[in-house]
Formats: sequence, C-alpha cells, structure tokens
Amino acid sequence: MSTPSETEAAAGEPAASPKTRIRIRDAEATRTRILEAAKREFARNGLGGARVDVIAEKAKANKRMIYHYFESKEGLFQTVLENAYLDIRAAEQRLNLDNLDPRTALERLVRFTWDYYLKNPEFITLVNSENLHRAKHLKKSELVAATSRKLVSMVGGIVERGVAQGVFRPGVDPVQLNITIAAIGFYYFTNRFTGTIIYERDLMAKEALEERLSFNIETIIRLVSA
Amino acid sequence: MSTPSETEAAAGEPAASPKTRIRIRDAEATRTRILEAAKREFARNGLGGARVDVIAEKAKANKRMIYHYFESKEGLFQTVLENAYLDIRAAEQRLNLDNLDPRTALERLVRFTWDYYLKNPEFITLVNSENLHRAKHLKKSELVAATSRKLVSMVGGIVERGVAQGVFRPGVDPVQLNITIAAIGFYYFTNRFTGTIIYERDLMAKEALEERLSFNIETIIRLVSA
DNA sequence: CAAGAAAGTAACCAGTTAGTGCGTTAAGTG
DNA sequence: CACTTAACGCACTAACTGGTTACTTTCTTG
Repeated sequence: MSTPSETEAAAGEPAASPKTRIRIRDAEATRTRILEAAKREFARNGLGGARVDVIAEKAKANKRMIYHYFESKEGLFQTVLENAYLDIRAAEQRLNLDNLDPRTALERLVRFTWDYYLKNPEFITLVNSENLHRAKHLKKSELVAATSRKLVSMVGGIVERGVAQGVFRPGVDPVQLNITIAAIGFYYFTNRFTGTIIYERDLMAKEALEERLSFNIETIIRLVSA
Repeated sequence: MSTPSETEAAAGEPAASPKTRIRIRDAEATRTRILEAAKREFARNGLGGARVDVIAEKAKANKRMIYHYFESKEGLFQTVLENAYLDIRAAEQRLNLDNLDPRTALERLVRFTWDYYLKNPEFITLVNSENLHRAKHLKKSELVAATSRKLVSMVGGIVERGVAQGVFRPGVDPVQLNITIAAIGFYYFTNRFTGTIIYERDLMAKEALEERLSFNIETIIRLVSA
C-alpha cells in the first residue's frame, strides 16, 4: 500500500538512483495496482457486477487511468483473465513433472491443481465469468492457447511413460484426463456455497478439504492404473 | 407453455366455450410465462446481467406483473432457482435406481446427469450465478435440502448393495461419489467455451460428447470397483 | 347485475454506471 | 531551464435499470 522506501538519491539530476526510489508518478506501479484491484473485484462480482469506480478506488488510482491503460472495462477484464491463465500455466510448468515417476507425477499434479484453486479462488470465478460471456475475451489470446498446449503434452508424456512402465493402462486420452483432474477440484470449489446446502456439510472445513483431496487422488490414480 | 387443460366445467354461468378457451386474463399462465422467460434470461446473463424489462418483454407480460408475483428481481431469481433444483431432483427420483444392479444403477446415474446438463444448460448457469452470490437465495429453501438428501441416500444405497455383492470396494463416501459424478459432467459443460480454446477441440461436437460420456462412466466405475 | 377484487398497462422516477472532456502536474530531454 | 511528454485528477453526462404510482379492464360473486 504505502511506500516505505527512501527518497534519498532523488536529488541528483540525471537519475542515478540505484535502489527502490520513491516515484510519485509510476506508470507501472499504478497499472499493477489497477490489475490487482480489478482481479479481486471481477472475482467477487463477475464482469457485469464489478464496478469500475470501485476498482479505481481500491487501486488508489483515478478511474481515468483505467481507461488510459486498458481502454475499457472489458479490456481490463481481458488483461486480468489472461494474466490469471498465464499464472497457473507457469506454475504448472514449474512442477517439473517430467523427472518424477508417472504415479507420483500425476498425484503431484492433482495436488497442485487442488491447492492452486484453494489459494487462488479468483481464478475460478474469473473463468466462470468468462464462460458466461462465451469466452469472447480469451479467444483473442493466442498466448493462453500456446501455454495450455504445453500442459496437455506434459500430461501426455506422463501417461506415455506410465504405459511404457506398465503401471498405467493404455488408451487414456491426455485431454480427458486433464479435464477430469481440473473438474474434480474446480466443481468442488466453484459450487462450495450451494454444495454446503445440498450436501449439508461444511465443504470448506479443514477435514472436508483433506478428505476431498485424498478422494480426488484416488479417483485419478484408479482411472489410469493398469 | 400454453394451457391445454380443461376449462370446460368452469362455465357455470356465461362463457361456455368447451375446449381451449382463450383466456385474456390468466394469472397462472402469466406467472408461468414469466418464470420461463426469467429462467432463460438469468441463465444467459446471470442474476446481475439479466434485465427485468427483457424478462417482461419475452414473457409477453407487463413488468409490473413480475413485481406483483415475485416481489423483486431477486425473488424471481429465487423461485427460478428453486424450481430448477426441484426439477432435477424429481427427475433423478424417477430413475428408480434401487431396482437395478449396482453397476448398472451407477452407470445410469452418470448417464442421466450428463444428459440432464446437456439438455438443460440453464441449470448450470443458474447454479453458477447462485454461487457467485454465495447461495444466499438457496439458503432459504428447506425443500431443496430435503430432496437432495434423498439423492444422497439413494446413491448410498447403491454403494451399499454393491459392497454387499462384492462388486464395489467398501469405504466409498456417497457424498464424495455424488460430487464426483456431478463434477465430471458439470465442469465440462460450464467451461465449454474456455475449454474449447484451452484444449483446442470442439467440446460440443457429437463425437466429443460421446467420448466424454464414456470416459466419465469409466471414471466412476473404476472409482468404486472392488 | 352491481360491485369489488384481481389482472393488466403505461408512464415515470431516482439512483447508478461506464465512459469523457479538459485541465493540472510531474518527469524526462536537449 | 525551457519544453515536450506522459501520468493523473475532477467533474460531468447520457444511457440505463430496478422499482413504483396511478389508472384501466376483465372476471367473479352475493
């Protein structure tokens, strides 16, 4: 929020400030604050329900700046959404599953996906909002499609290795597997409110979360086992 | 939609038209038209994005009637949502799974759930919208909770019989199983737009749908098999 | 059949909300 | 230190939108 850094070297005419210098006018920082505030607001209320004024206020930026950097409310949403996808895809790549044995790799992916949804609930709501709008914003992003391709091929690689080692059965479509891994976590979280009523159980209680994760791992392992 | 039912005996005094009598003023019919139009509009745009004027227009009713029958936009949404839940729960009960052998019963439930989502896409969007609003409307409906209880116990019964017959493994939580059956279908449909981009595949193509359904059945059967 | 009740309508309103016009101020540059 | 460029802010608006007021029409019933 506030800027704790020093203003020291600011005096010297031609820049020369080596460290984090206080910048009253910092385009990058403002842009980032807007993006961060927008993510929260869009996640909480959806694209339609989000209020531009609220985003501006929470970002401690002027509303005019939003239109300056992102053109429109939808332009802002598009950027937020694309960043969200790139973030999870990047995190998945960092898992380095190719070095693990197939079973462990798969379990790790299931666990990661679960944890990511749990710790980044905005992701789920953003995706839901985008689907309500028939993916019109995501369609414009070639980058997301490209990085997703990597994920699918990574899972494909795991399955292949598993089959080669005789621990996985052949014929499992990596795309279907991927969808299933996402589904069993995504559904649980996105419907946690209605789910708590339908199943008369606090789905977000610590034990409930642990139980579900175990169940999900079991589901996936049984699905691919030879 | 239209009222095919009998109005005949209603004659008594004047009127006396025996068949589908044109009724300029029909409270029940108007209410139903509003409900139907609202379901579509809420499903297409969510609670926040739906427009009361549009609902009135599509229902061929005056906007004032909406407030007359449902008090508010949210009141209308609540009724639409509750009806949607009651409808799927009733359809599930009609499956009569208790008379089938466990494996067939489970497969039939997976297939039904899938088909229901496919043929009633509004259900999914309504549920999503409700979760965006933290289930504040569904909380008020004791009826939905009660009927859902029946579903869970029905699945519980199937699992028990399966275990008794030695075809299912013991220890499978009916609630988790239920969630998983819903999840693997729900996720696929709710994210069909972003999914088509992410997985670079038309998820709604005929073959894709068939393939997914088979995969889902396989997933569930493997999950419970002894 | 009068009369009240219920169904239906049109015009309207007050509060919002995405988006802008235009002026101000800070930072980089020769 | 002029001068240009980019960041920033205020105040405004045109269009919407949920909800309502006041009124008309049709049905039912004592």
